[in-house]
Amino acid sequence: MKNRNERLMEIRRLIASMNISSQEELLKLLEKQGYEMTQATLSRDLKYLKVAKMPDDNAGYVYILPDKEQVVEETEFSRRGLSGLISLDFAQGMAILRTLPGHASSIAYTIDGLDAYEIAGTIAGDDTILLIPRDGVTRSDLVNLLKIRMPGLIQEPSGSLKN
Amino acid sequence: MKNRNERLMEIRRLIASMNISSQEELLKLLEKQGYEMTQATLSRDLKYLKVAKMPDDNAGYVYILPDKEQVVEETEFSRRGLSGLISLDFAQGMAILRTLPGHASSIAYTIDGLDAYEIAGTIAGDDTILLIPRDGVTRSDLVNLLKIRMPGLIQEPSGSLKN
DNA sequence: GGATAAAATGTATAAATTTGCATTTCAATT
DNA sequence: AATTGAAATGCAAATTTATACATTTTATCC
Repeated sequence: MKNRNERLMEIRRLIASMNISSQEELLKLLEKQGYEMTQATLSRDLKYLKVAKMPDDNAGYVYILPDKEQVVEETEFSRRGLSGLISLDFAQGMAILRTLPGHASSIAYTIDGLDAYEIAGTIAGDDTILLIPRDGVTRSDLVNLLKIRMPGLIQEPSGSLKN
Repeated sequence: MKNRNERLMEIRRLIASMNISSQEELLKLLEKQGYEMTQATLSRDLKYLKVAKMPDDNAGYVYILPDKEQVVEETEFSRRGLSGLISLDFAQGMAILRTLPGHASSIAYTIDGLDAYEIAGTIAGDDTILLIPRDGVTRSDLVNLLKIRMPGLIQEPSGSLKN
């Protein structure tokens, strides 16, 4: 086995350095680098490397390397000791979050960082956050979202917790 | 037809809460929740949501939600020029403008300066502006207003100033 | 070196995903 | 209500990706 590791490296390098949207395409690039192989092997290589294929902003799809992942958000948040959130309320189709004085913008910042589909935007004052949900998003959608993506932010009275 | 937004959120919720490895599988889960659709539509939904499919640790593949920092964002920025406006969105009858960090209040200030009838008021945070239209003002009224009165603020590569 | 097991690969095909096109639904405007 | 343009969807076909199975290569013993 003289080429495999080298080849795997090259695959990573190519994916890191350019937008590639199919295995065939990548295969051709590898050929140019002198690697002879079939698409089947490439498929296995990508699986081995945990390369994911994700929709691109422009249109189409690109391969991405598996760097640190989304769990980081939660970890970071939990690491903050949190939370400063006092209450969560709904009115006029929007959510109003009350926080300890001065805590609003940091919490809003973290919520923004979720990049959650459900949330159209947030505006923070000193101790209040106005959270504008997308149309169609219900109160419990939001609560679920916050529970899932920001564990610890919302404390259940005691008892039930699904999901 | 149940709401598309609702469906998109359910998809996110499902992907967040369990390991799903094919669209067919996800499709069945959605059916159980009462969503009727074809796999083609699901494919488009996943693309819209930027859900990626990545090799799993065990074996097989799982869908993962897009984590926040995709380098793409920076590309977006540069493409949008100097204005600092990132996106214009509508929810709950209001417009939510996302801006570069720190740019919100200056842009809001400029918008306020228009003294436009259509705009009842604005509130700016750090990177988000909440724009409250007067009753009866439509989405496209606002877009038109901004295009006319603030040329350059909104650039349209054909209507893609959405999320 | 030869025997043997494990790993890697190719071939052919199955499985999964994306997409062009036609149709329907939705939303804004008159 | 009627009109119109855009968005969403289904269908069917094309494209892309994964994998079962057979074969070859590599590594590991003796």
